[in-house]
Amino acid sequence: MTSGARATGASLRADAARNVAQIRAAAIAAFRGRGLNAPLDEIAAAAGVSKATIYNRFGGRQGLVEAVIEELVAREMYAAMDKARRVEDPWDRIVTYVTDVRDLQYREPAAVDVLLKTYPDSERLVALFEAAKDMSASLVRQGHEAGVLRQDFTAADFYYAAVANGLALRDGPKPSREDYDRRARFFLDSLRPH
Amino acid sequence: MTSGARATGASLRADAARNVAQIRAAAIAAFRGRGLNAPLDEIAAAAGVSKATIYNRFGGRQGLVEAVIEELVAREMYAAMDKARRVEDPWDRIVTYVTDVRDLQYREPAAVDVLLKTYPDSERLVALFEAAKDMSASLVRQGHEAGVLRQDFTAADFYYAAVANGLALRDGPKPSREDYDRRARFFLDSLRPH
DNA sequence: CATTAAGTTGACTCTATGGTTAAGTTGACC
DNA sequence: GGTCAACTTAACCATAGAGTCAACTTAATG
Repeated sequence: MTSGARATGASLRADAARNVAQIRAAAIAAFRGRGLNAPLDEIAAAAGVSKATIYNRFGGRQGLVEAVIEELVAREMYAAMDKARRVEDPWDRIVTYVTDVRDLQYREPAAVDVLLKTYPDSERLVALFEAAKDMSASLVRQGHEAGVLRQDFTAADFYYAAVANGLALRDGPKPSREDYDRRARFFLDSLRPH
Repeated sequence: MTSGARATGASLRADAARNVAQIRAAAIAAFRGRGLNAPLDEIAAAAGVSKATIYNRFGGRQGLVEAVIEELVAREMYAAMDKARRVEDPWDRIVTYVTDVRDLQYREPAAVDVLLKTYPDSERLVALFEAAKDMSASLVRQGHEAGVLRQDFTAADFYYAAVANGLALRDGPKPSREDYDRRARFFLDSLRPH
């Protein structure tokens, strides 16, 4: 409704299609490096087009984010959820999910913007947010039922840990992979009963 | 050298002294609420002066930050260090320090700016940063020697945890005090050997 | 290869913020 | 109560970023 962008699927003129591809690629690179707040001017310049073209094609920052979030983080997030759900043991399931999500966060600082609901008007982003929330909730519930997760640990605690970690990665100094993975172990250890 | 502000101790005219006090108070309130990036216009308006007066009296944002950081966080940070050092038991010392610093972080979102060295040209801020770093290092060393802290936990891990927590408090949704304190327990539990 | 709808863009406006200065105001001291 | 250095400030300038649009360019089509 609010978007001025062309509906998906309509055929574009050849030059326009080329520009869309270049803008998407530039946006992914920029969002990857600097989070979803990367200046549109910069993305336009990297794509070799004017900023106005981004507005023509995507209707603004939110449209652009929606157009690339799939490739940027959503696909991997859903994959992590699916993978975890296929793990039988409740504790291993938690370990698998935490490990995969933290890995994604390390590679994509933009992931934290999903957790923070930076774009609350985007159906796509909110859907991903909700899916992640539900996943945490069921992991925590199953962990409690199986007695492998400390009883006083809540889904909100899970969320807070993910946000804190994401913000540290996006806005703080980047840790080495080794340090980062060790801290994942600390976190996981802190989830065990007593 | 770089500062255009008047040297401390020089006597000010009555109106100027009044303005300084009002600006300090406004800055503390603003920094408290929004971190050290609060707009100077806003602080000036709250103090009932023009923005230019802040520049006259404090030489800019950094000077203003230096003028209030003591009251805002430094005093409490140093107090937390002193208090912890007076605790005999190495584990209790860690618990005391972590608890007090986290409490400060909860009340003062600006504290994280010290950790992030947002003002690397400010002697005062850097000194506080270094003191906190040294404190972490000695807490960790003593904890290891006494065998109360897991051996693979480093001072850098300590720093990362503080940054992550500070950013979550400043930029994320504010947790209830109850939730926040429970998470402190999780963190402390994760520090124990094995 | 002429036509034209589709597409692009330079140049603009607007908002927010940091930072500066010429000109006016006022507290302090005689 | 007059003088003047101290002080304040309105009115600037500058930068960065979002967002818009009239005018120009070009791909597609007969």
